[in-house]
Amino acid sequence: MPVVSLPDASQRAFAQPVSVAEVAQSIGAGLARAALAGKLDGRLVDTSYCIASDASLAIITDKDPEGLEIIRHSTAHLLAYAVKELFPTAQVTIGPVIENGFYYDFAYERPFTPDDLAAIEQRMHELARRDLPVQREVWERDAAVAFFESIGERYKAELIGAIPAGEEVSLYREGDFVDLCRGPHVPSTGRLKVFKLMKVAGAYWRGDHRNEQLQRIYGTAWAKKEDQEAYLHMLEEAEKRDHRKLGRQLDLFHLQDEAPGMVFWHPKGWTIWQEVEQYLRRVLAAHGYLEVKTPMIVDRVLWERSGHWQNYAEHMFTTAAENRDYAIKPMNCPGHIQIFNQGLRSYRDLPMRLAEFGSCHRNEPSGALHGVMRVRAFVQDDAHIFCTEAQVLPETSAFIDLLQQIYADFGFAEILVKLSTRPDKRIGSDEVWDRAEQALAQALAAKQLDYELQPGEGAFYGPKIEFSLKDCLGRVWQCGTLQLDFALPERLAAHYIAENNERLVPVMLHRAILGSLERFIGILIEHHAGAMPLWLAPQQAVVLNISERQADYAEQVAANLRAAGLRVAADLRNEKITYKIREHSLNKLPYQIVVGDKELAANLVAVRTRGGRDLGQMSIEALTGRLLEEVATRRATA
RNA sequence: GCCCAUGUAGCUCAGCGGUAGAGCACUCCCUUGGUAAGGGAGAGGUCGACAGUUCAAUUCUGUCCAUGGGCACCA
Repeated sequence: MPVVSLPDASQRAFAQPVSVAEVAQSIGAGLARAALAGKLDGRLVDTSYCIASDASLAIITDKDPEGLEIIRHSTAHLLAYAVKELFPTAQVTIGPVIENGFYYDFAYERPFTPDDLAAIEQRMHELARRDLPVQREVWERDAAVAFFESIGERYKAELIGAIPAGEEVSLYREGDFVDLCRGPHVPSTGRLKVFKLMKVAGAYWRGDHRNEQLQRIYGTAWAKKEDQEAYLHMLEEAEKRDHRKLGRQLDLFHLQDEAPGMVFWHPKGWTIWQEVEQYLRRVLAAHGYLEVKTPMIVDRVLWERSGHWQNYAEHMFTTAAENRDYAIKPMNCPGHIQIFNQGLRSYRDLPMRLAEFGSCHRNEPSGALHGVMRVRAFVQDDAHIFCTEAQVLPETSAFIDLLQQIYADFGFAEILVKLSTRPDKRIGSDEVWDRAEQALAQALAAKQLDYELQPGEGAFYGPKIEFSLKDCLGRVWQCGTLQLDFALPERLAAHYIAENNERLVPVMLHRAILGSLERFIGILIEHHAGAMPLWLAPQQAVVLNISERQADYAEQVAANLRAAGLRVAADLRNEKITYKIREHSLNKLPYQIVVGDKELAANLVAVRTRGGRDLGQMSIEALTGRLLEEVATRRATA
């Protein structure tokens, strides 16, 4: 006699156990048709699930986020079904839901081709149209293992074998296809209407590169056709923001085959860089950092002492001269410790914050390179804070404040924060780790920052906080970081004399705010879609003459603005004003200043923004004031 | 590093077993035009590199390099 409570607080009593589908039917035929699953006492179940005792129930449809997830999950199964039909010797593995869709990994004797993908997608639509029921079955674990082994699905058998003995497992059957799955799934394949296979890729079994490589097929799936179209359109729009495309279009930088992973910055790109670097330099100086510069090439003996020669060798570029081996620095920490080690330090010197725009080279794996986001030669806005253990918390706290202020100045609102704690392989006592992790967590908590805890993901030498930003496609890139280090100062013999005359090893905080200038500028370009805020724009305004009669006046206006410290050029080309405006608008040049006979006569300028907003006529002084104010406040140009 | 795809003019791309084409950009000429493309002419390419097959390779095959998308990596 189950009594079912619904989300609107109403209750329905049933004479005997009822399925979720039947409950939905009792509410209305429309809801029954729309039902994809049920949420029973907070747990997702199939519509076929039988409710035997009192419970609260919400009917899940494609309007619920859970409903969309179920659609995606079931579409992944549909994909596996289609693949098994077309390629019977392919073996299935796993097929989870991801953002915007799903993927499924298969083991197959050859890679799937783009043609295969089209055929698979077509078969999926056929199977969906047949509206096959998707049925849940509960099996005993060992029987399930035996079953999957008998049909040659050794990956599935391995997965089920890892489930504790004696536990029951659920299998889902649709047509001739059976897969292990926790569920729930849509009631029948006919519910899967809007999906598209996107790409094939290699992926390692269980995410381990020592294992065999599987064929991963990615797909997207939606409740409504318009949703999918909107998503595909969003992808097209994102492509226009791609920093590699904009880097070329806006003449900011280029990369070429002869220097993989190393950026050629053009004058305009380098202007952005310089603005970023000089801004940061001023902020750091105001926050007690001391800027230094250390050698790019250092004898191997120092890298042996730091441990890099042994543990980081494959990532280091090396060189040799006169019988000495050198490494090109992959990081700046050992260099900063050398500076710290000059002279005998006192506790009164701490915290000592040594900052460097440190040029680093790392031989990153070829497959990891990505535009200017992941490169082999990059400049970190690096600093190392030498301090006492008691100073870790206040330094961390100050660092987070500084980082947030700087990100806000660049126009970033969404920052992803992660805290990585002690890994299995580590140095240092548990007590020290306890205190260190607590200090970082405490600092984050005090700022009321939401963060993701990554247990075991810290470095062997200490825990860390990561700050990440997203690119135009939502891919996450780590930028800022703060890492505690209990190891390196000791390894490289850093000491200070404490109040009680004891000789102690300082704690070192590795920290970067932007991470690498390359990556940060890449993200900055995508974030602003190339339309940089005025303070960062390579060229801030251009003066356009309508005909040759105003050429001298245009030059004079440009010179005036330059004298005020603005980056301004005159465009005196023999082209129509519409042509020039179009071109500079496409180049995202913030302000276009038009001078014709009327402006010349009145000693005024006509101003418009790259977005097409007409600001009308104004004096040169008024314009200068406006632009300088916009630069000073770091506002975005309309 | 691994899997797949791609590599043709400065850019975006078409093409093909008989040594190349468009649009934009570039140069010159005409045009002096008031807020997102005025007209004409011209120049520009070892078809990523190296091998192989072939009478003949940009085209087919192989190797390598680079790029793109994933995976792994990112102490």
